[in-house]
Amino acid sequence: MVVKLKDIAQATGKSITTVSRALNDYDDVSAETKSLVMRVAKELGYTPNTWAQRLQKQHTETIGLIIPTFGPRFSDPFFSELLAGIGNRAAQLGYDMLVSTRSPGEEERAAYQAAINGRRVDGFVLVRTRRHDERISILQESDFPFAAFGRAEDKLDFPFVDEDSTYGMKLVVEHLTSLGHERIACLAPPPELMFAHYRLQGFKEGLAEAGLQADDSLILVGDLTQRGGYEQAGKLLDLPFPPTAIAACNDLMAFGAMSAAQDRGLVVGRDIAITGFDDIPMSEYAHPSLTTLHQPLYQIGDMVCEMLIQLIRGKPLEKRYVLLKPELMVRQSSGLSIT
Amino acid sequence: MVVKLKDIAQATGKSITTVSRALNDYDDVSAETKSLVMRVAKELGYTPNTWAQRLQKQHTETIGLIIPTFGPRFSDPFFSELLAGIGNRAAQLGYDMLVSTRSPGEEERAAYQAAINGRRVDGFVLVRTRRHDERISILQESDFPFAAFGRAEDKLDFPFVDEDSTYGMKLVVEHLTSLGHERIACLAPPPELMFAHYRLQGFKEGLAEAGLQADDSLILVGDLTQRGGYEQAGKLLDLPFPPTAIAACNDLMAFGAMSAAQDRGLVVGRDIAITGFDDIPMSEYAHPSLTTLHQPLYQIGDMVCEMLIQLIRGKPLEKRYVLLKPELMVRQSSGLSIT
DNA sequence: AAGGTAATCCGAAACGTTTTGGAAGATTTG
DNA sequence: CAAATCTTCCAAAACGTTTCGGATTACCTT
Repeated sequence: MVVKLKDIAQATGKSITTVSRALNDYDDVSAETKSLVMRVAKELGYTPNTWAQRLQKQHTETIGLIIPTFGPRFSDPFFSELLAGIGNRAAQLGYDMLVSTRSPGEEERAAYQAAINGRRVDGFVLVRTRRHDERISILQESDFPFAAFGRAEDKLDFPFVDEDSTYGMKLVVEHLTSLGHERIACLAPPPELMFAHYRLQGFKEGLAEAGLQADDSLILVGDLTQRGGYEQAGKLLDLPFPPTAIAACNDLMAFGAMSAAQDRGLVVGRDIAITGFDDIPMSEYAHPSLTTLHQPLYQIGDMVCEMLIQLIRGKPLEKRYVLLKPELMVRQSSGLSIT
Repeated sequence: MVVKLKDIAQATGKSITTVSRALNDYDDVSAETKSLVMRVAKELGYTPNTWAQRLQKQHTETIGLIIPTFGPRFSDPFFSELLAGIGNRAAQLGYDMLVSTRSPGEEERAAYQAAINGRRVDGFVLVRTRRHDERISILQESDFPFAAFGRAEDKLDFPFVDEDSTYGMKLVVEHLTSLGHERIACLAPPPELMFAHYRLQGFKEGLAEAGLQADDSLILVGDLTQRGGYEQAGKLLDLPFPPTAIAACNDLMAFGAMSAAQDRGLVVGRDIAITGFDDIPMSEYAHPSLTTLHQPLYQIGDMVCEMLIQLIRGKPLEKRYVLLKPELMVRQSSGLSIT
């Protein structure tokens, strides 16, 4: 049988109220009663019933995270790293984390609604923001706390952490052009994603600043997976006049592109330059190692989680908007110069 | 204001009881009342308060997963893949998943106890079993449902899914010896982990079957990370009489070992053979691609989650013990023959 | 010695749901 | 036509906790 307040009350001869207050360290309970109650509670192995507690106090000490997946999986190292940051910070602050995956659409909307109305979680971490993100409107309309990783196009005001993707892609293009590349392709993310917009913009601005013409036939959209990168890079490489460099908008697609190039007998870093974005742990250890932009995903998760919990607790935010500068990690896959 | 049963009752002129029963499709409610209630509920945007529901019915529709981490992170692709499998199956069966990380020890024990007593979750998925696993005894003593990925040394009876690591490592050693290797090192996992035992056993049996002597100085324990693999492989390679092959007990350490070898100017797959275990998605795309043992982690997560939910629902298990055979994926890193 | 204050305690209500154990009315049965 | 059976409904209790608003006792003040 599970021990409840009533059992402790019986064992100590006190009332349920007093036991409850003793355990919660109220100051209208005498020191002796407190220690008695504490002792007995420990002896009996009492742990409060979470649901009863949560029904009574109106909060849950749980944050929610719904990962938007198109396929059925969320094994993307990108999310794992982020999740690690969020999860550990949440645990440290005494919060649980409720994780699930939904593909964007009706189902996803319903999941948010249910969690909000059912008071399942105290707030949400929103990841991978979209250009017109209905999740944001849902949450804002219900006045539900959330913090996002990523910005949104609509002029909505909400707390976020994001990396300056535009700046990052400009760095990449600058790096590639400085190596002599003029025919640079881009493996872009699905356009509804907000960061697709920023990264593509950076790519184009970078080309413009180098005095190069953007060639739309060299910008292909991939689904952010290795497979997607492999397929789209294949198309680029099979062009009659293929690019000499491919700037992928995430590392996974870059890896796919490397494979596509290697399958065609090209040596990456010599015959073709390939770059990524994210700097997932793998990138450094791939061969050739991947030139990419470092995003501190673990820290981003940590920050956005902390922001959310501050928000939930009604405390003022130190910074409501955080924009980080990605750092260019020059490694082997971009080659040192074009021959 | 959040809509509750009472509001629907008021709006329809029915009692709270009837509304509740209508929504739960009891058959002592007339068809018209049912549809009326349903309609009004939808109009008002009703969603049940999860905590009240769970307090009343005595279950939570949530499964728990506490990832044992030594460091502060769980970004290991191994766990992500597994998590994906568990999470998606859970969602499909209508369950939530509560995820957190604890390092083994007092904290971890407390987390399990709190979840059990507080009836936070209906059951647990146990991952990365240890030789004498106190988590198992805690759960069994409380009669709490759980299913594990991995076996345990103590003769305890519990449902599990596991891969036959011994068999797997034997395959690897057989592969390496058939290529002519005689001086084979092993990057072993921390010995308290159950699979460390099985993999090491397989390694030794494999050597014995090939008529080779196991050399204990060639068996080094690593912490399953790339960094750990890098460091330990470095020690092996700097030996006066270094091994010609390194069989790592997971892919991450194998990647670390590849880097260590490459840093020393060796060509992996020609000058040295390196193998892994797990076949995380990265392995196929690394260069050289990694010879490793394929574990269907996503499916394992899926299976173990399904077992757990069957258990929770009190349904009989189709199979209580599942032992999978890993498949050897021969790729470039082991080379085709030793020259 | 009466009035005031401080220190402890506790009964009862509340959180929102499900379930128990009928009750009322309509319909069928003998 | 009375009795039995269905159908449809609902009041109240329960789940385990927290909190509101006192109640009791002991101790000071004057």
